[in-house]
Amino acid sequence: MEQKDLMLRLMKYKRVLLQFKSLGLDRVYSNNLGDALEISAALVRKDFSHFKIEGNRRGGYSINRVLEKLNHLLGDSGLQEIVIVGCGNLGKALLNHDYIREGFRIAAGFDINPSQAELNNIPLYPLEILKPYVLEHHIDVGIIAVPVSSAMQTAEMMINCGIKGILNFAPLQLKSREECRIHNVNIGLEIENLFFMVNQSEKKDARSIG
Amino acid sequence: MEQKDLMLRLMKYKRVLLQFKSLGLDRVYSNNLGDALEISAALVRKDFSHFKIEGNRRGGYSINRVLEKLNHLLGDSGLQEIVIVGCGNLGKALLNHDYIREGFRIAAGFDINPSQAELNNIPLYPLEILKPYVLEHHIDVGIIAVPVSSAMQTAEMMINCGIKGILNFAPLQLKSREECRIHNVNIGLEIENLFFMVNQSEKKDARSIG
DNA sequence: GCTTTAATGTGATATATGTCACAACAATAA
DNA sequence: TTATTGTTGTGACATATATCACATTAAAGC
Repeated sequence: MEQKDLMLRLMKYKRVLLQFKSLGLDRVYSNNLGDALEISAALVRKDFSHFKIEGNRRGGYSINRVLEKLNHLLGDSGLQEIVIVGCGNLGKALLNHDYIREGFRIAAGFDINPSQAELNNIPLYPLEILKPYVLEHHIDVGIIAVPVSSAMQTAEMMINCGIKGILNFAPLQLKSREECRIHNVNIGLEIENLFFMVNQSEKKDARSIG
Repeated sequence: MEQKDLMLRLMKYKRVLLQFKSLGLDRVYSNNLGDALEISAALVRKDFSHFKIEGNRRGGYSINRVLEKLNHLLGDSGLQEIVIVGCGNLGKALLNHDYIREGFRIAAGFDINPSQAELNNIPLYPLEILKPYVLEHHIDVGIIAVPVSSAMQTAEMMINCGIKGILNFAPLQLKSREECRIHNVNIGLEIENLFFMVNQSEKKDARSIG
């Protein structure tokens, strides 16, 4: 599992800390963060100590100091831009959401045949323009929101354009390659997984009653 | 990490095997599956051996036999039904997709104010009806596709209706409880994570050149 | 039947990951 | 100043997870 989980945790720390900060706090304890992420306080401290993020033996951690360190560790590369390929319902849903505060912005949407010129102030272009656009705007990351049937060739095309990271919502497992990291969000799998968990705990309940 | 990863792997095995089967194959080797899931062949064998799924020392595993065992392990509980709360763009995107072959079906959509009576042959109801509907149809799992602002109270309401598993698409971390398991799909986090990975490997490239 | 080949099955091992328990310490109160 | 309290920081430990290496074995070829 490499240290992917660690990095994900660091990002979660960041989000929670930003939330705390916006609530007016300026210090946290390891157990606050532990509660928020549903992990142990000790692990929070281990993580921080590993990256030389220091706290005060009595007063916990300074939120600002931790955020500084986290931003440094996580890149802190300003506002990044991404594109969305596929502007059906899912694409539209994504286009309608404002991700600015999450550190990135949807620069444009692409579709074989865009039904409109823009949405939520984001321009929609035909697919043919993807390559020049990506090159000109130095886009590194994109989202696949097309039907399964065209997902594979869409991925191919995006990689061909020089995109280096893809978030894929089509229900098939696209494989990462050297030149492009692909993360798959498989809704079906998630639901199946939930059913499994739920059935599990039902069985457990039944057992403890009987 | 409990053995959640293991179960996820089992589900992935199942999906890949179904795909292989639909391609006309009837046997696989551990390394086929390893490649497909991007894990080692040894791990595939360990997993199978752990659940007493046996293969043939020369000819690999019989797809049908493995699928039988997997179905048994994973519940194989027929076609399950779920509901979607929130019928905006995201909700509509989900409603438009056919999940039958993934083992479940969207029984109904709910919204404060549904814009239409049905979509893709799935009825849309006002939120007030959620509870009686869930009770009558014995719904165990639901999807949250509402805006952040109302996500928390939506979750509360769903749990109140007796729903035991939630897949949450709103960009905030909802916590699982004893009576309801919640999985969060945080698109922002995923994108941030991708940027991190991409930047990482760019740095690595630069280093190896310089 | 014997040999070769190509796969499984698994014990030994490495590594990663998280928990526990407690010493070290800063702040506060007495 | 001293005692007390509550939190960090971390070594020791436990556990989970995955890899390696290879003995074992079924099939195919000769």
